[in-house]
Amino acid sequence: MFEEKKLQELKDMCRSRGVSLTPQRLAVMRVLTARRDHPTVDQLYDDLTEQMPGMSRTTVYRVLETFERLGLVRKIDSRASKAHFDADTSLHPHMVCLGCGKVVDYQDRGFGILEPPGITDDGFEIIDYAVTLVGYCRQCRRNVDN
Amino acid sequence: MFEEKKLQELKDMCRSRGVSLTPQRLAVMRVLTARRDHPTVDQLYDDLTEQMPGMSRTTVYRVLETFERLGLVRKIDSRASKAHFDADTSLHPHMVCLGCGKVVDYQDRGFGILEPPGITDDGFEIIDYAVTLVGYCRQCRRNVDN
DNA sequence: ATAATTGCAAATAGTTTGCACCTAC
DNA sequence: GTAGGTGCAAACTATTTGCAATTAT
Repeated sequence: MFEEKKLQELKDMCRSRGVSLTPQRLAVMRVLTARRDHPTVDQLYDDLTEQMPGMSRTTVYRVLETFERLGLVRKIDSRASKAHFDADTSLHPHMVCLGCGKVVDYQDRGFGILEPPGITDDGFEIIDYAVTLVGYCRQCRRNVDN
Repeated sequence: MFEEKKLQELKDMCRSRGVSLTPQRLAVMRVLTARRDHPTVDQLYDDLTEQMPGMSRTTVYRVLETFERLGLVRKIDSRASKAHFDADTSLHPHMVCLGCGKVVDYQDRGFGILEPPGITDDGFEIIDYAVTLVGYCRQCRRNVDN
């Protein structure tokens, strides 16, 4: 299961990189992998305070920053101003709902999986890319249509 | 020329949509089209205050919001927190430099020009998408390498 | 033991809003 | 003349930072 796999990955990574395995880090990884959307800091914080009162929003920010540095999670730029986070670090397209701001995976893996180029003519070195689909999820579409 | 074309488009749009053609709106369109990168509000504001002292940052925000609504410009989500703006509203990939935050066009038009799908299996209606390449521009690459 | 991590409060960055004045039409 | 636009100051939202207390190893 994905959650188990990621928790193990976190433990291994902490050991090998000499990073402390704190309850906060475990908890953030747990709540992040428990969802199948890609939540914001506030959404994670809300999930976390239920199980772990006293948890600070600052810590959520810092834990996610650490995870990003360790390559355990990926920050997603949605069209909204809040950052979203994904524990699946593989390169895949995301859908952003303009209604509710939700960010989810786009399942058709035939779309948006491109060969990342190396260096462009004008010397720009490409190391990563993102494909983001923008639109309205089923729920928000229903609300707008009626 | 692109700048002339966009200024004309602005004038036409203002007339047809009953929107005032103010000196501020003309100036924002001029400084935006004069650059070939995709500037932030602050970059535009800096360019503007040279020619138009007394211009307010708030106005730059509001003018760009109006332009977006009229379909004259497109807001680009870079990885940084600042919004970038592009007067070329056609669907094309952008490159974002992780060093200096610069956003420019990706010239290879064969890459990232995809058929936008309609509605996914789970009811998500796609109305737009963005392809963003991430890396280091020539200048920043030089600074990192040495 | 000690270096890393956390939590709080305050700071910062980007953007938006309320309102009185101004200006394009 | 009037609806819409602008500029200022203040508010707001997301995120970051300084620092003292705590904790993982």
